[in-house]
Amino acid sequence: MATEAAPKRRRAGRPKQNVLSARLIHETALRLIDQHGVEGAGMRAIAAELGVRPSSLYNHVAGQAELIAGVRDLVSERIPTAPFAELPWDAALEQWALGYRLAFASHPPTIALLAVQPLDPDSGTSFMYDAVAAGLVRAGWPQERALSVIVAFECFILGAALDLAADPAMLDPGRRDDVPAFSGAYRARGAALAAAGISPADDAFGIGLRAMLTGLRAEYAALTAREDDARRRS
Amino acid sequence: MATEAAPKRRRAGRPKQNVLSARLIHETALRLIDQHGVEGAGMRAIAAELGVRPSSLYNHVAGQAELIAGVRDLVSERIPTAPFAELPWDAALEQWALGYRLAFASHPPTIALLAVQPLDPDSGTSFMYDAVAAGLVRAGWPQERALSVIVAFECFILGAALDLAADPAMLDPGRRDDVPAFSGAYRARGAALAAAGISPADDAFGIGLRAMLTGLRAEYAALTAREDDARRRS
DNA sequence: AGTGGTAAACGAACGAGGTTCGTTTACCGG
DNA sequence: CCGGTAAACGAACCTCGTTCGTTTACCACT
Repeated sequence: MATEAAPKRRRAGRPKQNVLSARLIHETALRLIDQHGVEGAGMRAIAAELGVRPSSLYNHVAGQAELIAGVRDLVSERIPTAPFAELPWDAALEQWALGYRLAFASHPPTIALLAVQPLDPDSGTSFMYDAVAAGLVRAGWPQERALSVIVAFECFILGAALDLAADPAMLDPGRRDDVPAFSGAYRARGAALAAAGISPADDAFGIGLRAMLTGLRAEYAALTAREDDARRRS
Repeated sequence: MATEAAPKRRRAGRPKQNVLSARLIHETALRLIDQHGVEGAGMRAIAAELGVRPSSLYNHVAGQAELIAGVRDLVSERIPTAPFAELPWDAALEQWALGYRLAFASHPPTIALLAVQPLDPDSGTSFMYDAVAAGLVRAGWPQERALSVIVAFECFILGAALDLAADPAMLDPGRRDDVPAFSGAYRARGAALAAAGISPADDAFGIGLRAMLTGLRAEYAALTAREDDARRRS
């Protein structure tokens, strides 16, 4: 930490070499979020990290909302959608869920941001939905139902990602004797999972994912059966 | 608007009749959230609505975090858990999901709050989990798996509630031709649902809920089959 | 009846956050 | 050489949550 970080303050006026860029700001924000949580990644903190005055950020980013959207895109770009071109629809959905959750699991505090903020139509996230929708339709899902299946599935993934980011002790009933079934189940789960070396969040995610997939497979089977039926009748 | 709202400013000193209470503050906060969204329900706004100085709130509420927790409790108190005492476990889960989602659907902006903030161990929410856990265990679910089933199920419900609160046009791909499968599915869904009079969020919730329940029923069947098997062997 | 403690309101401030605006300087095209 | 645009600074502004001291009412105790 000797050579780096020229401590000389920059004087007013445009510097000979540009210091900032939208990309750099977004990446710095994501890094700060990872290190210090959402509240450690304000405009002033980002500026300080970049050795810059807060107002300079506004030359590259419209405001905090747009900044958050950029960070979210940065994260969701890393969700792989290749499986939909290679695997059966249900296996691809499973891989998508794993990748989706993992992408945000690496940056827990961003999940809360993603969940609320709307989707920028021009962002790369649309490509993800396109790949998923194409995979489902190609597999035989009716076009008008594909999106609802995606949204339903994503609801679960998003909830699981939030659960992952939440405090592990969030559900701890503590030492109270007025909720026996709850605290009994809590302790039993703790013991079983500790023995198996599985985290509570992973266990719940596994159960939910399995349930969701078998449920969708049943729905798919019913759909195609109905189609076959109609074809046979005609 | 003549008789009401005595416009006389209150002088310093304790008033003859107490003006505030924790309950009143929480209810006012919830009402303001419903009317103007989360950002319209700050400390100053609540105080103004109650005709009081912001600092007075702190005589009844520790701070904003506790206030939010109180509002969340207010909402989740309205989730009925009676079905678990009356119906089979899967039907009860379905009713729980419907009630859960409805409770927050009435106050969309609170969902984002609930999702992040941890659970206060002393809050009434624990009773909800107790009822659900008791219902599952009584139905035959292993005690150590009950909580994971609940969490998995809740992940989906929470995601669905968030989806409900989100902008309906959140997924609108707009007029772009580089994501054909996505925008095709989007338009097809729009047409189909408009004809049936179903909202996109409701449709996705229905599909996901059905899938989740059939998946869990399959899991339950496998569990009891294994139990029967073990009993037969012994 | 007086007296002290507690509690609930006010009012003024603090500090941190996002943001805006004017200024200064570098580059780029004519 | 000259003017416009863009990127940095620096000094504010505004809102927000929160804290602190003050004032006043009520209640319990002697």
